[in-house]
Amino acid sequence: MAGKLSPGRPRSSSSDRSQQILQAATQLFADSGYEKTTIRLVAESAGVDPKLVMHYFGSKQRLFMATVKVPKEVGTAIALLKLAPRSTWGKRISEVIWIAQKSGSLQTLVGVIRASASEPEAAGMFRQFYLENLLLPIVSGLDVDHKELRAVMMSSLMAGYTFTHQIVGIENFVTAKEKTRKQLFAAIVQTILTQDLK
Amino acid sequence: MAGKLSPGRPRSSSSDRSQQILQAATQLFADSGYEKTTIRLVAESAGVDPKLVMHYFGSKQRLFMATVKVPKEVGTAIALLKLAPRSTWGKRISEVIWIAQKSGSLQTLVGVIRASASEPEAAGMFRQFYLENLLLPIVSGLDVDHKELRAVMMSSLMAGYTFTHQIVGIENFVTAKEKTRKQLFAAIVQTILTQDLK
DNA sequence: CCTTTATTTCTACAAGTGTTGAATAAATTC
DNA sequence: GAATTTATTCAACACTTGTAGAAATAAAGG
Repeated sequence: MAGKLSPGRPRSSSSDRSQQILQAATQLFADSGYEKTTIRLVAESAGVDPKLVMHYFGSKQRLFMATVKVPKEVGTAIALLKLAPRSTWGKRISEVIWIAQKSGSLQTLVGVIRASASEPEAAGMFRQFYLENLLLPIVSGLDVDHKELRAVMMSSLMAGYTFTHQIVGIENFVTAKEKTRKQLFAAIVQTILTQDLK
Repeated sequence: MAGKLSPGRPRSSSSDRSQQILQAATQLFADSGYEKTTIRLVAESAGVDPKLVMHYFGSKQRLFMATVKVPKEVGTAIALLKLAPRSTWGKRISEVIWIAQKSGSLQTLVGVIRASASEPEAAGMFRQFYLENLLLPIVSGLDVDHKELRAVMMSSLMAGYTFTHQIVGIENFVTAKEKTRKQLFAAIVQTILTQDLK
């Protein structure tokens, strides 16, 4: 919450307002969902006048879109599986997802999932993430059958895991050590990617 | 959309308004999410005055709660696993989930997931579903270790699958036959419930 | 028949929403 | 140094929201 300036162009060394706004918006979208994240709240949290938000981003919808930076780590990791033995796929991918879940891209994912619940456009963004980072790398990189089906289940797993932990907040119930959790997660991914299907 | 009556008590044979309202609300919550489902829209869709909705349900929040009928099929199915050989667990549970996904309880689940994205109270309802229908039956009925962890992953799978299909609408991309889809789903459930963990 | 009571509608309020117009002041440009 | 552009604020509009008050009408009960 930076202090407001008086109207008029600020000294050039003043920190980048639009970046502050974007950061505040990202956090609010992830924490409260699309509808509850009002322009006024974003402005307040960024220490700025609401009109300034509109000035930089034009509309609430465009502000939301600006907060979405599609993370590509999972997609590239899948593409690299071609060179790895099948038996290691689950472990490799779950490792990447695990890291992504702790990085800044988690906030984006949570925001998109929350927004998808009410904004069809946001659901479209999730679809895009699915296409670019799950379906495409699997199709073009993995030697398996039923690629779309496996991609959809990967998508379900990631969305469901994020939903359950970040939105439903069920994490507290789990007492298992991180190592054990990762192990089960890896086994599931392994099943999704390599299970024999007739 | 039943035709409106003029004000005043209707003939006693008039159909049950509160039931019409509940039905309209259930559909709208599932289709459009919590915030976009306005009392006025519910009333219009039920062919009724908005105040009547308030008269019967008191508030929007209570209207939503009234639409939630927690489905118990999955929970009872898990409880029955005790009597079945381990190797059949995945197939059995996935069968039940499959049927539930095609029944009326799907609308409720979609509504709760959508609402959870913006209403913490709705997330609490999902938590309740998890506790009663996944954690409890697993804890008291299944002879496995790391019960909470497996229950959480079951919850993730169900939420993610529903989210991906009903909200993101990714189903169209999948060309695999139902039989194949069920097979992979069953294999994932089997992994979640029986995977050896150290 | 008259009173009560349940059902339904109309009207409206107070609050909050995204968004816009107009003004101000500093930085940039010429 | 004057003109222009950019960053910022204040005030307000038009609309939608959940919700409440009060009235109207018909059934039920005596």
